[in-house]
Amino acid sequence: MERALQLLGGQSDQQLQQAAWVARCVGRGASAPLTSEDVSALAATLSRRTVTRGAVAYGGRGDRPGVWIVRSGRLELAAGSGAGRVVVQILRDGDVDGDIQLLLDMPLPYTARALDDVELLHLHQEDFERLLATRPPIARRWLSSVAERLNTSHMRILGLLGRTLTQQTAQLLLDEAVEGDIALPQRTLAAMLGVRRPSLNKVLKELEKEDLIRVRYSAIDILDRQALVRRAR
Amino acid sequence: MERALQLLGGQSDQQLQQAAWVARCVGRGASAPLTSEDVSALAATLSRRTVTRGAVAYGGRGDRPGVWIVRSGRLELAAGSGAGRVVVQILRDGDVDGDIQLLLDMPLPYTARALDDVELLHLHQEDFERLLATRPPIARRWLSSVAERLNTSHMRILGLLGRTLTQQTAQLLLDEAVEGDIALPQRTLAAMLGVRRPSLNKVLKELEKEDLIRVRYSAIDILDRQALVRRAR
DNA sequence: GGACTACTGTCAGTAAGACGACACTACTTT
DNA sequence: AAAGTAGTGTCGTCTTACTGACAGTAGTCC
Repeated sequence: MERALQLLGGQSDQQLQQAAWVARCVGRGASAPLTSEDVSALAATLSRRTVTRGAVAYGGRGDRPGVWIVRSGRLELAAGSGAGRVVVQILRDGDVDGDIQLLLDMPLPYTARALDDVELLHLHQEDFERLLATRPPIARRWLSSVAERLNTSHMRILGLLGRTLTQQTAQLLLDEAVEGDIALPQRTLAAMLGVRRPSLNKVLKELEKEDLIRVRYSAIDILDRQALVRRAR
Repeated sequence: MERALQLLGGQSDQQLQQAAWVARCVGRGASAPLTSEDVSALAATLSRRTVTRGAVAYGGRGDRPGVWIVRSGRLELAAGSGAGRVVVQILRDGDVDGDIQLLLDMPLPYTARALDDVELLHLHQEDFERLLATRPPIARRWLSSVAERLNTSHMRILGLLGRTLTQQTAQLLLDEAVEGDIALPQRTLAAMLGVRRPSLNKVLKELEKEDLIRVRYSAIDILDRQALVRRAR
């Protein structure tokens, strides 16, 4: 990091810090280590943006394509509207989005809305392509990152198919929990499972009666993780 | 291709042909072109294997990790057993599998069974890693390949959530059709949607009554693609 | 050609979730 | 502190899919 600073004196400490952080997010534990030049190149291309809670971060029509990286806060990726609204995923610190559509040259099939005040890092299409083309270690890391997401996606499909709503709910709670806590309203959780809120509420109440979880306002606490894991299969 | 042959005289025509074909499969239309050296390196690492219809191709316990590429025939990826059996995907010519688990260092969560007599190409773990590390264009292509699969997976989730069985069925038929033909028994299709066969059969009969499809023995013909597309949403 | 296996078609009873609605409670904003 | 907004809890009815079972038919293997 220090060496990178010397190499490219124009970059601020903060930019390099951000880049190093992105490097950690993309392909954690991947075999190819990034050199300080790699990190520096990444830092030069990152731009910052903040989105206030409730606003659309990206994915509206006419939006420029690019890669988005969540620095802090949460984003809700949702497709459809009204009764057909479905929440595809909740993005958290360190999550990367938009690269797939860039690689495949297609528009985003959903809209990203900020659940909290969100800090985003952005990478323009051309910069992203150049990074991949000229920095093999970064490309290698990105490959791991995408692979990880694909695996998560597969697991989600397995979790959806042929399971009762109770099993699906238990799985979702386990997946989305941050330190035993799910800070999402039931409406959102229902949209993540593609079911109606009353159906979900019924299941949650059952689980609460069994002391597996506690239902609070716009949040759920996990009380007995082990038992919940058993209920998920 | 000819030049590659000259460079590495030890490789057979067939090996190079296979490698060129794999190159097409992995990252079709990706921006990074492969040189003949790249193709040649790929050819040197590919080994061949045939599996007879009905047999397990890979994914049994104790199986060595590696990358599998379907050269001809179909593979059924299925997890669970008995009533909980779920078909994750049907692999066809050109599909790649196993690389995700290699990249993430995890076991396959499913078993691959041959639906027809299948011809497979195999890449050992070490060879795969070496290719990625030493051949940036191959890594870049592989990235596109994984991105494409991730996108497919996302679309599948969107297709499952909050849709009626009729919509899901119409979508599945459209997705799995090869030239207007789905050569799979209803049992398998049901397992792909995570529903029971009688439920699926009922839907199929409805669609047949409307002349959108024709149900045959272990196969389904699509008669009216447009109408089916409308039924899918 | 006959036996066997795999796949399809169907049914009746049961369970699960959709749907729409409404009262109530917890936060937020001014 | 009051008003407004967002989220929760709970109904009753209606629709959909599960469940298990069984008969019939199409391919497959000797």
